[in-house]
Amino acid sequence: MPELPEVEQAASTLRRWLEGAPIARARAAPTRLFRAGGRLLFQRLLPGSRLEGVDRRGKILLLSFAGASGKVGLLCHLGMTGKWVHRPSSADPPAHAHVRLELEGGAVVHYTDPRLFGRIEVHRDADLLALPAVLALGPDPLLDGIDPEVLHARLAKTRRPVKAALLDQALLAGVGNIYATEALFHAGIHPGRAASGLSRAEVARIAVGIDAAMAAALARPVEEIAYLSEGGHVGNPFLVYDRAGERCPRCKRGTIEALTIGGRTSAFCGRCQRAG
DNA sequence: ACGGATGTTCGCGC
DNA sequence: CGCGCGAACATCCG
Repeated sequence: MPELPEVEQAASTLRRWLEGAPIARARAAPTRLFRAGGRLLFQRLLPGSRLEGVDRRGKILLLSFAGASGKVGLLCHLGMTGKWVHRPSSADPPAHAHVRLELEGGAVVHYTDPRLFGRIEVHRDADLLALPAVLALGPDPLLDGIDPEVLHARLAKTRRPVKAALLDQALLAGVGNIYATEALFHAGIHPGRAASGLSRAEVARIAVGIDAAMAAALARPVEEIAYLSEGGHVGNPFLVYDRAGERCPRCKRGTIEALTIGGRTSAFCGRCQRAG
């Protein structure tokens, strides 16, 4: 569930579930989610506090809790399969629930993550926005917008294919494999093109493509956004991602092809997105 | 059953 | 030193 739009929706559902509700109990299994070792602090500091707000920077969630002993900050990255889910306390925990916040009144908010690529860290609340992981991020398309001139200048400095460069969180925060793929389709640019060889106009089209793909995702109902995690009963909402072999939805003549670039699969229309 | 999957990080080689 | 690449992390699904 993890690119910018999905993380933005996670932030919004966490606000709805947690705001104002005091935490009765916080539990976490000894997994690699707490790489930095904050598991015991998580269990000790959160009970008695309540959520003050949820922030998002790229794919990183930042939760602020206020309690009797001061403010506590949580950094949460969902990795590839991380997800926050809300359940009544009477229900069985969902599969792969490793962390949970039990609320006064009975509800439980679980963090599930089968592959455990996600990450949770406990910090002082005041430190959250100054954490190295946050400072390392490039502009967030939703919070900061994309300046095409700046993006063009940054892309000019790398020798990587444009598709690989767009996945660099220091270049743009929150763009992942799906939205990079969709943005390049919008822009009509082959994913294997050298980033440094793109014109200003082409980079401007990529910026528009990122905005358009993310706006389309954010406009969908929450439960449809992470379609891959919904058991397949929601259709693929993307134009080319995961559509290799299908007809191009734009030109109706090309076929969607797949190529591995920078270790990740890229889907593109061989007719609309030429290798140049 | 084999291969690939929304992400990040580490080690290696140039 | 810095960049780019492949592997590793752990599990599920088709």
